[in-house]
Amino acid sequence: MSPRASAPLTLEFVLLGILNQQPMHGYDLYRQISEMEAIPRIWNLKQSMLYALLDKLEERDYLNCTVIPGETRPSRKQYYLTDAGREAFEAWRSSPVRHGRDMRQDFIARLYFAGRENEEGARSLIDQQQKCCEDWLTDFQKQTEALPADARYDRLIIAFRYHQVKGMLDWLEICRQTLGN
Amino acid sequence: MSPRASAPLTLEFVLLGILNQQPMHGYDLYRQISEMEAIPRIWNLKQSMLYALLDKLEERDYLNCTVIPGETRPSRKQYYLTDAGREAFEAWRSSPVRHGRDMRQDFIARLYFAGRENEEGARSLIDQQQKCCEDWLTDFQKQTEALPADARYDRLIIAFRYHQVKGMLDWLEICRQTLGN
DNA sequence: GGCCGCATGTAATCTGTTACATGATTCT
DNA sequence: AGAATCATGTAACAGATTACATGCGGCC
Repeated sequence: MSPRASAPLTLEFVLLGILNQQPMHGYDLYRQISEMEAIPRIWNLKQSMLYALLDKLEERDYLNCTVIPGETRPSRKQYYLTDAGREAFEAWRSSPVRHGRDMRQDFIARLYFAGRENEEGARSLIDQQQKCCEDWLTDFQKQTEALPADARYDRLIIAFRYHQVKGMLDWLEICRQTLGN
Repeated sequence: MSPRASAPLTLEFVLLGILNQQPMHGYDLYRQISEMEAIPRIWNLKQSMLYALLDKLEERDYLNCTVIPGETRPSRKQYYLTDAGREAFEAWRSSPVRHGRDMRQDFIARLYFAGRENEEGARSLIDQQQKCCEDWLTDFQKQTEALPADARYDRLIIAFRYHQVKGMLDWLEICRQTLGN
């Protein structure tokens, strides 16, 4: 299977977000994730893959764990966020995405966790992202103006992005209304 | 660096498209590509990577080559499309993409080559893609209606895609006008 | 002599992902 | 006894990407 585009590390932060709410060991985390709808549909996460991700997050010092020896069961590793992990997660959750292509999954995940904490966080995130989108739009306009008159396809490419971002702005307005009441 | 999402194989078809216009050997192809704007910006293709792709396409019987021994220079492998390759490329170029996420790069590449051949091809492609987008929209509506009333985030996710596809439809209209005159 | 252009490739690497392994316990 | 649950992990694979190798000839 083709590897997921790992640039935004969305899944990693989602894991941090879940463990931030409640520390858990891998097996439990896997069961909880499997019972959700969004994550299995989007990421198709295998059990051993989850353990690999937890290892990776531990190596990067975002997670730490206390080994709880099981008397009758195999011993569990209870994962919880380090200070660095919490810091990274907070930064992720409260900041907008820098590329339009990250809106589809990464921003929505951020919004989910931002809104879960407090309503003001979600509103702030939406405001910031709206500002970004508007910046992108003006940037596209400048790029178009700088183009020679006969560059039809380059124009179309920029126009595509322009309309995508337009759609994002409309959608952000809906987000504001949905989370506002 | 993160591997490109290989699902749509856009780059491979672009190579086929270039070689379909004019058979070439790898070194020339690499130089031509390097002088373009779009491809280096999007794909960051290294020379040895291009040779690997050409090998792959040859293994899949989309390309064939005649070895031209150089008297003073190293011998070159002149690549040209096989019947299967031409067939696959034509099918790619004249059919719409099935997922919204493939519009950004894959569809635009298809449109580029479709419009390069003849204007009617581009128009047909746009029409087909428009139909697809409209189908996606009705599909989103059905999905939203099937959702429980309290599933706010699931609703937002679908709404996001809805607005993206809306933007695509607007853009397709511009494509039609741009390529129409 | 030393460097650049031509032209192709091989070998290693990195990284995500899957298949499989372990081993004890409890349920049927 | 056999299957399922609990809980973690190892080892291998696959595929993309990079670093490096080769070797000749012409140019400065």
